[in-house]
Parts: sequence; C-alpha cells; structure tokens
Amino acid sequence: MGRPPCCDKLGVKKGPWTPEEDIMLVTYVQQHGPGNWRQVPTNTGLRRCSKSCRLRWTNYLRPGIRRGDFTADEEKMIIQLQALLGNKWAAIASYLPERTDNDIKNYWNTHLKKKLKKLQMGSDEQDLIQVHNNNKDQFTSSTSSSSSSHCMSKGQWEKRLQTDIHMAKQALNDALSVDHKPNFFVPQVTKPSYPSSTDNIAKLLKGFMKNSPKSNKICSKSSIDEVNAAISSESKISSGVDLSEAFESLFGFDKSTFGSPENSDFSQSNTSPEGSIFQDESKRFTMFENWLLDEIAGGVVDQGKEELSHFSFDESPDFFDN
DNA sequence: AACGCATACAACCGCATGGAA
DNA sequence: ATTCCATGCGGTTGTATGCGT
Repeated sequence: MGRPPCCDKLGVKKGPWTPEEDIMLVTYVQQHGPGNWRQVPTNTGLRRCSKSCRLRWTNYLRPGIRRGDFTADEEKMIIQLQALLGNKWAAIASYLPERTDNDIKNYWNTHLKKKLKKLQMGSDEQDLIQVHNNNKDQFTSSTSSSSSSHCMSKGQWEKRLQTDIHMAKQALNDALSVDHKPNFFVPQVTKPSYPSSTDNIAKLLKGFMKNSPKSNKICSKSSIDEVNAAISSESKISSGVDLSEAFESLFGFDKSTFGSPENSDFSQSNTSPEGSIFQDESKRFTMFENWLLDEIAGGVVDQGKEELSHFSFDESPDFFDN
C-alpha cells in the first residue's frame, strides 16, 4: 500500500527554522504538550511539515538539551556505547539524557569516528581504542552470529550465544563504569536539571542577533525586531537583560516548572522514550537488560534470556567500581 | 580580499514499528 | 487479519562557517 506523504509538499517550508517559528512551536507545545504533531502545523500556522516540527522540538527546542562541546567523559561514554550497541543512537542518547540522538550521531560522524581512526594509526589513548575494539568485536560477533546463525548447528549457536551473553555483560560493565559512578544518568541537583527551552531559544536568539548580518539570510531584520518587540513589550526589558528571562516573562512559564520532571507534559519529552525511567536507576538497568536481551537473543532463545535475566546488578556491589 | 576546500551540524528523507480502528 | 496513522530511528544531504592559500 502506498503511504501518502506526511505532509503536502506544496507550501511546506523547508530549511533552517527562524526564531519566530521556534517561538510559535514552543508556545504551542507549552500550551498543548508535545505530541499530536500532525495538528501542530494547522494549529500554529507554521508552514512546516509535522515531522519537521517534531524533529525541531526533540532535537533543538525541548527542555533538557545541552548543546556545545562534549566533555571527555561523554566522549568516552559514546565511544564505549557505540562499540557496545552499534549505531543505536537513540539507545546511546538515553544514557546521555542531555544530548539528543542526532547530536550524538553528528558528533560521532564528525569527531569521534575520525578521532578513533586517527588513534588507531597508533598513538595515545590506547585504552580507549582497546575498549572500543573489544566491545565492537564482542558485539559484532554477537550480531554476526545472529545473522549467520543459519550456518551453525543449534548447539553451536546456543553455545555461542551464551558466550556472547557473557561477553555482553562484561562489555556492559565496561561501558557503564566509565566514570566511577554513573552520574550522567542522574540529573544534577545543584543546577537546573532541565534548562528550559526558553533558554534554548534565548541562546538561539543571542547567537542570532550576534550574527545578525549573516542571519539575515534566514530571517529578516524586521522579524528580529518583531521578536524583540514582543519580548520588550511583554517584559519591558532593556537591552542587556538576559533573554531567557524575557522569554519567561513573555510566555509566562517558569524554568523550574517548565523543565521540571514533575511536569507531566514535558517529562515525557525530557529524554528519549526510555529516558524517563532513568530517574530510577534500578529500573533503568532492568530496561537496559531487557533491551540488551532483545538485541542479542532477538526474542528467540529463551535459554539465554533466562540466563542473563538472572544476572542482577545488585549481585555485583563493585559493579561500578574501577 | 577573494576563493576554494573542509568541517560541523541542522534538517530532511525513507523505512520501521506499534497501536488503533 | 488487515489497514491506516503517528511516531521513532538511522542514514544522508544541504548549507553555514572556518580556515588555509
């Protein structure tokens, strides 16, 4: 059956989003919550495909996104998880709640892949490469064994699977013990856990105005003025005042409530679908175990599943100790 | 200053998946 | 069981920006 396009190609705008569009989208989502994306273009007047709206929200505007340079720990985490999980960017992103899968994917493709390649030529950080290669070998053998399972006898396959499961445990251990304690998973208490999208837009606008001559390509001067006018008329701010405050004032939502995990409308969008459960680490690991099981066992070999399901992170008190 | 090339990243596209009708 | 739809995901592309010549 042929599927109709997600949106009418005619009259649908493409390309970079303007600050006005961002504001419209954020305002809408703030009022209605994320989801029902099909309604967004019609309800907001945005001449964008629903998919584009969703992507813009999830990859750029939603609360809790951290942009900018990746830390060394994040980098290491990504390398290990990529080796462990492959290009499952969403799964990897679920372990870096402040990063989007798209960001991680881009970072991998532009920085890390190159970096690893370079390092593999032979230089420092051998441990990183080692871990990556080990994990990769372990898992590629897992997956390849899955794909080539038809060539093996059942006994061989099951034996191989058991080995793979064991290796997966080790790899998982390696991957999750990057930084002594997995504090990536737990939002910092001392700072706002989920910077609001007002912040994101504020940053956007700051950069936007800073580079206004170039930005005029994607947004006219008058539109900037409109945005600024909207901000100043609402909050009567003068230039130099933090724009995020202006946005808070404009939209009438507060950082803490907007980005709060308690806010049901947004908690679901704070992380990727699996992300929300990571507030509870035990649940997170159960989730990960299940996911891992599904991946390696493909839901076919219950024996392996049973074996791995018996493994408990609680059984290994030193699991996160290096 | 101008040009060309390289890089980074936002956005798009197409397919997969799961749930509802 | 089938179809349809919304959403998620990963690969790819387009373009702005940086940098060297």
